[in-house]
Amino acid sequence: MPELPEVETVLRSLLPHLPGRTIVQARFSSRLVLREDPARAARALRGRTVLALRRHAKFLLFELSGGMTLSVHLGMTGKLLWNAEPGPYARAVFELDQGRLVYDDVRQFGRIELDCRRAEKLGPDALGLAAERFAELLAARRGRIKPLLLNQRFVGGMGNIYTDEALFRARIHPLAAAERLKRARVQRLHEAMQQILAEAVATGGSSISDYVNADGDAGSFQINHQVYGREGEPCARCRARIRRIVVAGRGTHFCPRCQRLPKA
DNA sequence: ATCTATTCCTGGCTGC
DNA sequence: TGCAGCCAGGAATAGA
Repeated sequence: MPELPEVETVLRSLLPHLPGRTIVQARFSSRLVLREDPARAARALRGRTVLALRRHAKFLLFELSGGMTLSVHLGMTGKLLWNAEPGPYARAVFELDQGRLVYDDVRQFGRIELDCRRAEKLGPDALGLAAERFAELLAARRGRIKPLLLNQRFVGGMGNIYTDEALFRARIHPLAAAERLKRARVQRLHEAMQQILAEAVATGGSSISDYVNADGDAGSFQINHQVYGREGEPCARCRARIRRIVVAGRGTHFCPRCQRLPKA
């Protein structure tokens, strides 16, 4: 499941190929991924050059000539593959003057849009977010910390895996009340998030199911997961068994001994 | 504002 | 081996 580090890895793998390339033809075959008239979208894209490529939260943003921004969200199983042969789950194919970009997505939770309106509604990018800014944003919110970290309007880019890993590293219970976190804990959480995200980017992200970058390479950060997907295994820090509960509808993994819920 | 439940989707599991 | 049923979850949405 692509979160910030995976999207960043895809971005980096596309940077050597895309900027400067011109879209010769675009084809769309999923009304779920592209929720507008595919022929109209193809016409709007034809002839445009990719000027720049950037990321905000989990969105990849293609800045095109003529002032258009194409946004891609990979959802759960989306992949952008460079010079790949379109397979059975290819939902969009962009033929360029040199090369081809294939958007592949089994479950079709991903989205391709011809603007960046959705990305602009989000909070600041989690990677590189200043500690003071994080503390300010947090101070303005109430509620449990895990759903808050997953809320893209609060901070953009955290997903289920890295939220669980960051909370473990900061030794904060996923159900802890955000407004009751002491300054030192907020600081620790911020530091844990930055460390986790940076380490995951450095190792090409986590390949849980079949995530790969644009060149088809898997990431390796999953071997560093301390809690995610490790229910019942001993905690790396204290040997207590990792627990799994459901929070906000998501599988949530934590160490019941290291991550204590402060009593109300 | 925050919460839960529901919806979207399908490969890969589990269990019989 | 076959198959039904369930699971995973990012984000939008509805309703409490």
